Amino acid sequence: MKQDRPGKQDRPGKAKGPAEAASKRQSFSKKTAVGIREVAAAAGVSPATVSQVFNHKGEASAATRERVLSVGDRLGYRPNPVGQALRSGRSRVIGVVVSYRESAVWQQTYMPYYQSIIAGAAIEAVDHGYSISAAPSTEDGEIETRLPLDGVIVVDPIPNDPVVEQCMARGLAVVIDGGYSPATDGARMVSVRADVAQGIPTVLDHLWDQHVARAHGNAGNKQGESGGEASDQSGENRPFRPALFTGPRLDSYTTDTTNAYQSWCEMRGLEPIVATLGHDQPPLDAARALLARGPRELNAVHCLNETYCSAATAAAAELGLAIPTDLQISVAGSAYSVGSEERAAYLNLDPVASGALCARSLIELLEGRPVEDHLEPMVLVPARRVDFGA
Amino acid sequence: MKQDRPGKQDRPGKAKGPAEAASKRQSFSKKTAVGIREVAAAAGVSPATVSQVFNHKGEASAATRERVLSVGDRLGYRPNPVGQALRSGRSRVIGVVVSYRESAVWQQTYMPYYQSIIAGAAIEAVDHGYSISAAPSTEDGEIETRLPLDGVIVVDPIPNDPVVEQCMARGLAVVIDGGYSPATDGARMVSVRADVAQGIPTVLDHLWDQHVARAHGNAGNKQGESGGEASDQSGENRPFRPALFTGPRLDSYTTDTTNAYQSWCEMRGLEPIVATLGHDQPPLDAARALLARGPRELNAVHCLNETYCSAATAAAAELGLAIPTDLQISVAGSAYSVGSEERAAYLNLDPVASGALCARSLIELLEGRPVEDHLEPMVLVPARRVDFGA
DNA sequence: CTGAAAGCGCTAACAT
DNA sequence: ATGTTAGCGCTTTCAG
Repeated sequence: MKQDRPGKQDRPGKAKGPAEAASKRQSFSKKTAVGIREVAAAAGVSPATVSQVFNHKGEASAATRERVLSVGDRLGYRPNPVGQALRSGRSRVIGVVVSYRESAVWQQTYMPYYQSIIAGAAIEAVDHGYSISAAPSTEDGEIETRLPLDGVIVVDPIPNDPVVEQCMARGLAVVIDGGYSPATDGARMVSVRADVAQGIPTVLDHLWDQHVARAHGNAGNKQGESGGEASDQSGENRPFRPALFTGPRLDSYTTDTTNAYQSWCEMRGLEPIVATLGHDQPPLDAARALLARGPRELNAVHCLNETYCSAATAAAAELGLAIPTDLQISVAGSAYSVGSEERAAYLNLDPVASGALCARSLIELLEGRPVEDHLEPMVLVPARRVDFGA
Repeated sequence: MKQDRPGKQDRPGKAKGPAEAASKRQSFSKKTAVGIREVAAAAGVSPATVSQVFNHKGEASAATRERVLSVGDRLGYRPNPVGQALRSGRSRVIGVVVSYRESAVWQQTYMPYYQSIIAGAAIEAVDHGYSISAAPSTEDGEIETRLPLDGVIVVDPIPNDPVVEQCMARGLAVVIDGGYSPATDGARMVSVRADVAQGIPTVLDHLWDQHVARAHGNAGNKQGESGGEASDQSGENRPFRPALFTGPRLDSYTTDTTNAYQSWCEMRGLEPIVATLGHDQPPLDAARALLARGPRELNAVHCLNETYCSAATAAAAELGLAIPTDLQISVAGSAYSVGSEERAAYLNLDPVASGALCARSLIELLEGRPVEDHLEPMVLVPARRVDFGA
């Protein structure tokens, strides 16, 4: 059917003979990976058909499909993603925006979380033919990457975060991990967050239960009484005095946590004690200051994240406070990771799973399927160990 | 054959006037982001000139350069990286290969390190106009990504790692974090590693010094005596008995550590005690088994990484061993991160810095500049705290 | 159901 | 010094 070689080699236009062109092709194929045209030629079809087959895009006879596929496989054909991207306008790359350049404390606190998000997103993305790129952002919200991103995952943005605003302005699909305000309509945006409003009351009630149980002499490995009822017995020996150890960032996670804590205190008739880390203050300093109040004034503390929890346990050790006898600790974080603090009660968070969920949501969005916001329940994991040597 | 088909060869060049081309261009600009041709038209030059100016590639009069730049800026022109990649054959994307799918224990142990590598590499890469993509790999060494990678960073490969082999077979530039064997010549490969052979003796000598100093009654906050000289005083009260707590992976870091430990023991005339974690054994179990020997048989332990260190401290707590009185602990890891164990001596490792270094090395390699292997010295950070409540 | 044609945005090699 | 030309590898109308 095609008397001489199909494809580009007779493109040269001007004056080239076919033989000449063919040899040029040869010399390419040594260096270049096998392209769609090689496959097409070998299978006796046109490049268009090959493309069509490889993209599952519909109409080809079973025989042709089979042949193309097997030839492609034999030749080791891998569609060049750059060509695809150029032609289709979609790169199948998802950026995870990371704001590494903030303060040292911020880095120490949030970077581990970020990194797990990236890990989870990377795995999930690859399962759908997407890739993850870690994209730092500048202070003014510009995403620094040369990659053409189809969509973006932004972790814990602050209200009116410049990164988010820029993405929306550019029409990029965005998944927010942690929630975002102000809500913008018409934007391709989904949010994935932990249900702090449910988790915080749960853990605080749990701590209270434990406190009361211990006051009654049982060492406190029973749990499960309904939390709300414990309140009337609290005054017995020492009143329950739970604090919140939180941070200076105004992202949704932090503000939601603080609000949930405040309203729980109000509901239970307790006075809130909130320690907010200063902007460049070492967590350990803040923890020392907080716990210096002593076990009479403060006998439980919920920590915003694991960094603060580490600081709290370290400060407790310095001050000779036994956990949980003198001080109960709870924290939102990964209960089952190796470095977890087994004396603390956890509101379990799985950042790797969150990353995967973010990626999945974003991909759904990109492929035009309807996506809902996600609100992940936070599961309570009671403390699994008590202080030794106490 | 080409004359009968007026097909593609009358494409742009031959017969079209510039005006015609320009008007066609216009219709594009409505939908697409501003392209090189818009800028060219607006600045009254050719696309080639614009490209040339934006790529700092040499020859353009100052006036033209100025004009092109300002027009480009005004129009918000951003060169499309896909076009650049397609044309140049280089994507400016670096993959960090991650093998997430291994065992749970492995994940817990190595993932944090991986993630820091990604973070450091991402920052560094962006400063050089590159991007980082997290690329999972399958068991047989296939890198799962749709992105065309210019080069790859592989973290802690095992000997003959299929990922590394495949990359070399494909002619990809590779940076090995942690070292690789067998060495392959002719491959574009660089390795970046910590100088374990220097670090291990340093920390072991340090532990010994501390041991001796404590035996002599000084609580041991002095350090700096030459390590080698301490040996002759060791038999006094209790002999110094340092163990190595290591893992089942056969990467260079692990084998180098084990070798350094063994030869140090030999040199100092001590009997080596090596605990190697089983393939799917929880670190805490292994730590319990090791420390169960009691303080007479074993009074110091060097841990391969921070996961093992956590396990060792937890096991020590369970067994009522005071740190460092009954058991000294040392570990290779990030001494200054928030979660660090202050009772342990650290051989300091900064994985974020390593990631940056890997990226920088790879970029040098990609840009054809000569690159040397890096051997990072490991700095000793003595324990900063002793057990409270002991 | 298949193929030919027309580029996506950019740049290297040649013209001018 | 600047412009022209010819594609990089692929997909996507549009004809057959």
